[in-house]
Formats: sequence, structure tokens, C-alpha cells
Amino acid sequence: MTEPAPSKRSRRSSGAITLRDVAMLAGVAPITASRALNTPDQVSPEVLNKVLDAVQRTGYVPNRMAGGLASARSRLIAAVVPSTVASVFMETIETLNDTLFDAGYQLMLGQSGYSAVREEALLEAIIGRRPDGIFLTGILPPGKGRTRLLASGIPVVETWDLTPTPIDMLIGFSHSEIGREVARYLLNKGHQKLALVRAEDERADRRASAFKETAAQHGCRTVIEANVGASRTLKSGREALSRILAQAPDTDAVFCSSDLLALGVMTEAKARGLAIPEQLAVVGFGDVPFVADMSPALTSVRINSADIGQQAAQFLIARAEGREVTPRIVDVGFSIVARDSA
Amino acid sequence: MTEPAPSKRSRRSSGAITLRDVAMLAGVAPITASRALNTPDQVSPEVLNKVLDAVQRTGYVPNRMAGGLASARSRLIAAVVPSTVASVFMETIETLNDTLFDAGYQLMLGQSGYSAVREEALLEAIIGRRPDGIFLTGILPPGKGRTRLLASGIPVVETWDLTPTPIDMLIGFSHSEIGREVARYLLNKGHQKLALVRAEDERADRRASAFKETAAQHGCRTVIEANVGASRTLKSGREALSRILAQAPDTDAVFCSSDLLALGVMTEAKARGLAIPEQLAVVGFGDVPFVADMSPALTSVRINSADIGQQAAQFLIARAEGREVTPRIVDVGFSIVARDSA
DNA sequence: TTGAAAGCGCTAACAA
DNA sequence: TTGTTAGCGCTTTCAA
Repeated sequence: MTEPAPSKRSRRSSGAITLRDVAMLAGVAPITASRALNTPDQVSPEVLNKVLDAVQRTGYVPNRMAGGLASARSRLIAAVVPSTVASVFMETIETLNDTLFDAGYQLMLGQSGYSAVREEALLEAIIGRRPDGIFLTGILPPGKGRTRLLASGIPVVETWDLTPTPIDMLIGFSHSEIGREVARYLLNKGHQKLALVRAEDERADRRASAFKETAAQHGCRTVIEANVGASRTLKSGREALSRILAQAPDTDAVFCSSDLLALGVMTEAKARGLAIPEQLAVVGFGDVPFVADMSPALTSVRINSADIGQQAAQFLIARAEGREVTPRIVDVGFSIVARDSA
Repeated sequence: MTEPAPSKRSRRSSGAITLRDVAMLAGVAPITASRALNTPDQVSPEVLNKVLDAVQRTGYVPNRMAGGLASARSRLIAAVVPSTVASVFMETIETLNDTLFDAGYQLMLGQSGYSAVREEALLEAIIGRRPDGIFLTGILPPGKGRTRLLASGIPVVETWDLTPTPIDMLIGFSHSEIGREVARYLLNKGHQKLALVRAEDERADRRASAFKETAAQHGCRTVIEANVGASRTLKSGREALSRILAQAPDTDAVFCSSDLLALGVMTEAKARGLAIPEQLAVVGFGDVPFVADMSPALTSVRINSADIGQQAAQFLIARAEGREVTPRIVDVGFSIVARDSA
């Protein structure tokens, strides 16, 4: 038994089934097989059948790298998140990914790790893949990364924040507004001694500033602030409350920059025998699914994360297909979901 | 002012800077510029400088699709997870992604959504990208997806489970062993009436079976089981405990298939005034970071998620670079972290 | 409706 | 050390 003739395939070929193989089997030209798969109504039913049959028999899977190179459309979308673990952003990513997948796009995920240097390297790596669009968590400050992104001409959607000068498209909400609203909410409930538990990031910063400002305007001058740095854990929340109470034992309300921190604050309060909300009111941020069913149920700032993901996907797909998007800035808002804890 | 001559670029070009432009600017052949960037020590220092300078001045970012097509190495790794939201797998993905990125690989993320149909479509889409490796959460049962993966010849690492017949590589642990160990642990503590709160998935199934079997062997014949289906929420945990107590009010220990479900069980128990662990012992699964700092602190089954991610990355990178991996099956084990709740 | 030719931007192979 | 040539597998363009 001799090997079947290598059908004059060059030595560089990877050996996998190609469109050429399918076309030969179907007895048509490669371009016709391509049309049968991509634009089936440009092809006669007879040819379509033959090609589809050949695909079946060979187990052919089109090489999207080659397709992307030839058509200058990669059908790849890149997403950048600070972190993936227990992150409030993952619901957005989940919806983004689902919507994209149903439209024939794949998602590339990059972690910026809350570090500017890493983010820059990441953006370079992303641009190298020539994605049809880029999803960014947060807004990108001026700098090398922003310049490169602008120069690349790739559609970009920034999210989870608002700015009058986005790179391209923007889907977010106002963190200052949240700070103000939560302060008003607590003040209206009669709380006097407000405190903040927050992580170190720019958006939490703006919520905190607006919160303190509004509190001051209403006669609450000293808002104790516990900054947990990058440690967004339950434990940090517990420790933060301890520090706050050491400084100001009469604190009667805390606004936390994440639900997990709020959970920590509540845990510590309960351990100290403080009644929630009678002695201490707690407000979280993110409204992750489980906080509604805790006991007491956590009052939190609700962001429609899934909505952000879906809209971002639709914007990116539209642009990838050459359609325009208007308006390019969308404020999805937020709401304070009042529950037992405040 | 006339436009600068279009430098005889064909009408199909996307207009972006290419290696050709860089090479011309540096006064060398494209392949030399390629070498300067990819294998700098194959090139004279003088040429290296000229090329690097040209890259700087043009802002050139190599097109990895073209590179991947030409070299048959995409430097892309695909990962499949059931879901990204608050999932215990995300720590693995985070480490996987970090390790890959540092080695020059990008991660593509796909969600199988705990559905076989979707998973198959996903695998097809993944294979179309010709990734250098594929990371799978769980093990892939025999079927079309498995066959296609095998046929593709792409290195695959299955994770979070054990089987004597992996597709290729495997990094996991024994779920049966966990079920047995947790049952023994609770029995040893003197608990008599055991119960299970579990989601509907195959791995939870095996933990549950082994748990019940071991309990039976020790004289505990009726293990009440509450199945929450696909609803892995705190609320489901609460409801599950309610159902269990309705059936068997004297239940004194519960093993949950996730920490979030355990949190629900604890919440419901506290709401009912049951003392933990005196009246009800609770064991979780996953040992996500925050359960250690709850009050009472949750006893849970610890999996070294980060370790799985890093090892998987190293396996995949090794194979992408043509190195072999031995052994191909790694049992990373688990441990029961005893805390207050049991 | 179908096909031939010519790339997309890069790198492997071979040669100098 | 550098360059020439010929693809990688697909799609655009143009022609029939």
C-alpha cells in the first residue's frame, strides 16, 4: 500500500483541510466554495449542496485568521477589565460575550490589573490582533495608550463612567451623581455621622468626593473615610469599620464602594452587636445578586450591568459592520435600591 | 499642495503601517525587519537600531493575524468556562490569563453556559481561530465536540476534574474523594442527620453520590438532598435549607455545592435562630476568599484555583512551543479548611 | 452564477 | 548577516 499522493501540497502547509480541499471535492473553484459558505444566496442550490456535503465529509473548519487577513475583518472584539475575580464587571462581560457570540464574534479578554504599565502593554497586544472593536472598563486617561488607540482607528467603547471627551463611544453613568444621591438618601433618613469605606480607584474617588461635599452642604462636616487600597475584600471591610469606629464611635451610616466591602462592614457590625440599620446604616455599591437575600438585606446602588454589556456589544457590532452609532454617549443611570440595611 | 504619492500601494490595503513600510524606512528588506523584531540576535546591532527607530517613528504594531497565518502559530489560547459571573472558576482564569500574557499569548474567552449545544458551537468557533491551545473547564464528555477537538490536533487541557481518559492533558482533583472526605469529617464531629444542598451539574453529582454512600456506610441512611438546579444563588441556598428542615427538622449538618449556597444556608439558619455550628453545621465548596472572614467563618473545601490556572498555562505554552508535557495528568488535590461553621 | 488573478501582511525555506 | 522567493488560507476585484 503506498501513501496517497500528497496532492502537490507544498511543504509549508499545516496539513489541515482547507477551502481548496473542499472546493476540489465539490468540483468547484475555491471562491465558489467560499461564497457557498459566506453568502449562500449568491450560489445555485445545486452547488450549495455539493459544497455543504464536502464540508460535512471533510470536517472542514474555516481558518478565521486567513479570512480576517484577507477581508480586514477579524470578527474579534477585545475587552479590558481590571480584574476578573469576583468583579462587579463580569456581568457586563458575560452579556457582552453572549451578544457578540450570537452575532458571530469572539471575545478576547485582557486584564489591566489596575496598573497603567500593564494596560499599555495590553493595548499594544490587542491592537496587534486587529480586533473589530475594543471594550474598555472605565475611561482611558490621556497618555500613550489613548493615543495609540486613537491612531489605530479601531472602534472603542468606554464604559462604567461618563466624560465629555470619550475616545469614541461611551456607555456609563455619573459617579459624582451617585455620591450626591447616596449622601442625600442617608441624610434624609436622619443620619448625622456619615462615613466612607472605599477602595483606591478613580471612580470610587469621585463618588467619595461628591458624597463628602453633599454631606458638608447639609451640615455634616466630618465624614470619616477609610481607604482599603487595592484590597477589595470582606476582611478589608471589617477592618475599615473597626478603624472608623475607633475614630468616631458615634458613626451612624457607612457608604461602601463595593458590596463585598459592605458585607464586611455588616459582618463587623454584627460581631460588635451593632443593630443594622438602627445603630448603623450600610449602603453598598454594585447590587450584586446575592445582597438582596442577605439578612438584613443590603441597600445598594444598582447599575444595570447586563444592559451596559449588551449595548456595548450592539455598538461595536454596528461599527464593525460599517454602520454609524448615534448618540455615541449613553448615560444608563443608576438607582438606589432601598432594603433593610439603610 | 498635492497628496503625497500613494507609494504604489494597492487599493486593497487597509492603509495601516506594515512591516514593509518599516523596512523601507530602515533601508532593509522586510524579512530583515521581521528578524529584528522577532529574533533580534540574528541581526547586526546597526540594523537593529535602524529598524527599532523606524518602528518608533511610524508607530508600527505588527499584524498578528498575518504573522499567525504565515507561521501557523497564532499565540492565541482559548478558554471555555460555564459562566463568568461570580464563578469559582474565575480565579483560575485570572491566573491563566496573567501567565499567558507574560509569555506573549492572548486569551480568548468563551462561555458554554452549561449547555451542550452552545458548547459545540463554541468549540467550532474556537477551532476556526486556530489557537495554539485550549483550556476547558471540566472534562468534555464523548460527543461531537470531543471528536472535533481530537481531530483538530490542538493541545487541550481539561481541568477541575479527574478521568483516566482525558482528551490530552488534565489538571484536576477527585470530586468523589471530596464527597467521601466531607462526609467523614462531619460524621467524626458527631453529626448524625446529614443533608446536601447542591446545584445541578455532573461534578456536584459525584460529590453528592460519594457523600451519601459514605454516610450510609456509617449508619446514616437518609441524607436529605435539595437540588437547586442551575440557580446557584444565595436565595436558592436559603430556600433549600427551608425545604430540608420541612422534611427533616432534626438535620444537623449540611454540605453545600458552593460557598454562595452555603452562605444562603447560613443566612436562613440565622434567620431561624439556629446556632451555627451547635445546631447546624455548614460546609461549603470552593473556599472563595471572603468566606474565611464571615462570622461565623465558613468551613469549606479548598481548591487551589490559581495553581490550576498557572499549571494549565505552563502546559499549554510548553506544547505550543513544541515541548512535551509529562505527566499529562495532574491531581492537585484539595483540602477541607476547618473553621467555625463545622 | 461562476471563475481567474491578485493580493491581505507576514514568515519559512533556501540562497548568497 | 542579509536577501529572494514563495507561500500561509482566505477574499476582493474584475471578467466572463
